[in-house]
Amino acid sequence: MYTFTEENYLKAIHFLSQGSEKGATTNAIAERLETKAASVSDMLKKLSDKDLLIYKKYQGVKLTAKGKEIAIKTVRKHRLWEVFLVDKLGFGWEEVHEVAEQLEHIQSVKLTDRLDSYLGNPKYDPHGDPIPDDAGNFPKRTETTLEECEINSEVIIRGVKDTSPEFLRYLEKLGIGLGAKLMVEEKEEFDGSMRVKINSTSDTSLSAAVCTNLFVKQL
Amino acid sequence: MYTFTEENYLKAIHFLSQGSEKGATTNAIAERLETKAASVSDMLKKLSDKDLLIYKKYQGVKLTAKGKEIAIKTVRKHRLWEVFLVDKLGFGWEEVHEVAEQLEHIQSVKLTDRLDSYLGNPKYDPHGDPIPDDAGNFPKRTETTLEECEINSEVIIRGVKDTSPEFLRYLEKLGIGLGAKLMVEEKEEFDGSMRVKINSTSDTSLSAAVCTNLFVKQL
DNA sequence: TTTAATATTTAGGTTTGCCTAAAAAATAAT
DNA sequence: ATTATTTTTTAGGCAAACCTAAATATTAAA
Ligand SMILES: [Mn+2]
Ligand SMILES: [Mn+2]
Ligand SMILES: [Mn+2]
Ligand SMILES: [Mn+2]
Repeated sequence: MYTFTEENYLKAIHFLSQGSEKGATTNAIAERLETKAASVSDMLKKLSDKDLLIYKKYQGVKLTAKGKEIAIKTVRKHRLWEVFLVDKLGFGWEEVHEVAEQLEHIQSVKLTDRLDSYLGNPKYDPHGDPIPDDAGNFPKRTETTLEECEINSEVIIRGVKDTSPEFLRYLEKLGIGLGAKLMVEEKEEFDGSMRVKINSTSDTSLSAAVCTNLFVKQL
Repeated sequence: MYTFTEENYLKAIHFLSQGSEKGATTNAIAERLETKAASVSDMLKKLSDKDLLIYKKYQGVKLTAKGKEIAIKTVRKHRLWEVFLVDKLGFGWEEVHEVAEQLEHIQSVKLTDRLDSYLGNPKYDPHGDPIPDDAGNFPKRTETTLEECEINSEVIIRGVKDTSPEFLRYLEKLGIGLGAKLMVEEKEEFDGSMRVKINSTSDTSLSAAVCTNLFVKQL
């Protein structure tokens, strides 16, 4: 029905529109898809002709209902496959994104739905991102990052904002995964770093770059 | 590494070269891939430039070692995914081919190998076709078809030559699946049809079209 | 407000994979 | 051995998705 490229564009635009009212800009889309702005302009025209998004020159773009639906279905598939790779095939959470980028384009509603129930209808993917159900509904994240937490607060890791293999491997090395318990012991004004106790054992300093990319739930 | 199209061409040529010494012809490839002969000529030139096959104008084509390797790896993925869909997700054997045609192009050696062991290193796919191991080795079929069997011989269904949904659904209706036991009771010279007893119960007449498409093992 | 910087679009071109129509080669029939 | 038929290739073109370079809009700075 839709090409890989179209689905990737819609997914990128959906992501970039989260929160912001103005929609996604050409440059932002180009950067996210690792392509050039000129190519994006081309594609926006085509997607607009297919009524998947609203495009007025020099303004940003916003997805139509149809465009949004396709984007969310693709996200659903992506995250379900990530769960499959981790839960069933024993992949690490830093290895799954690349493969899921391919698997998310497989077209078979039956496959997606069967996979969903085979996995036990998971609500979150290995990075803590919510998985849309077959109707496209899924919860908005409670966007608290570790950075925002006060001294002496205890938190549970619920997700990662940056899902790059580099970041995930570093977290692995620190012993920080989904569900890990963190105790904020000190906040350094100078560089935004935080001293935390991980799972009641090791004591570590986390840079601001790390703290801003960890979603947590206050205990 | 290789495009979907390239993999599909190599797979088709590999299939068409089974048995025949002369390699695959342009028209045969076009028919199998549901494309036009002119397009095939185009592509053969490109694949030849990439040393994936040997192409001399107006002669047929034969895969090089490299081309054969890619073809077999694609077949391996295709058949493993078919097993996954049937064994784990409960698909019918007539539904899996179409989806496997997409999944076979996912590029991740780790995924393929993990899937293989997750499935218990199956030797045959849901249609009885042998699955290449990770080195590309797999047994040649013992190509006995039901048609060749004598009266009073007892056989076990081991595979299907035609894997179209139409044929598979018809077999399903007849109660014939992999492992079914057939007893040849009569052979009709006139139209090549055979009267058989299926699993020691029902008595049915199978047309020649059915008999030539069933691989069996003599008991 | 005029100028400078940045963002976006247009123009023109490439590659991949496909098509139809026409030419050429190979094979079959007379 | 010609002639007819079939198979295959070539020629010319098209759509998707990308590119660079140049033009135009928008936004920020002076
Ligand atoms: Mn991912
Ligand atoms: Mn994820
Ligand atoms: Mn198949
Ligand atoms: Mn099969």
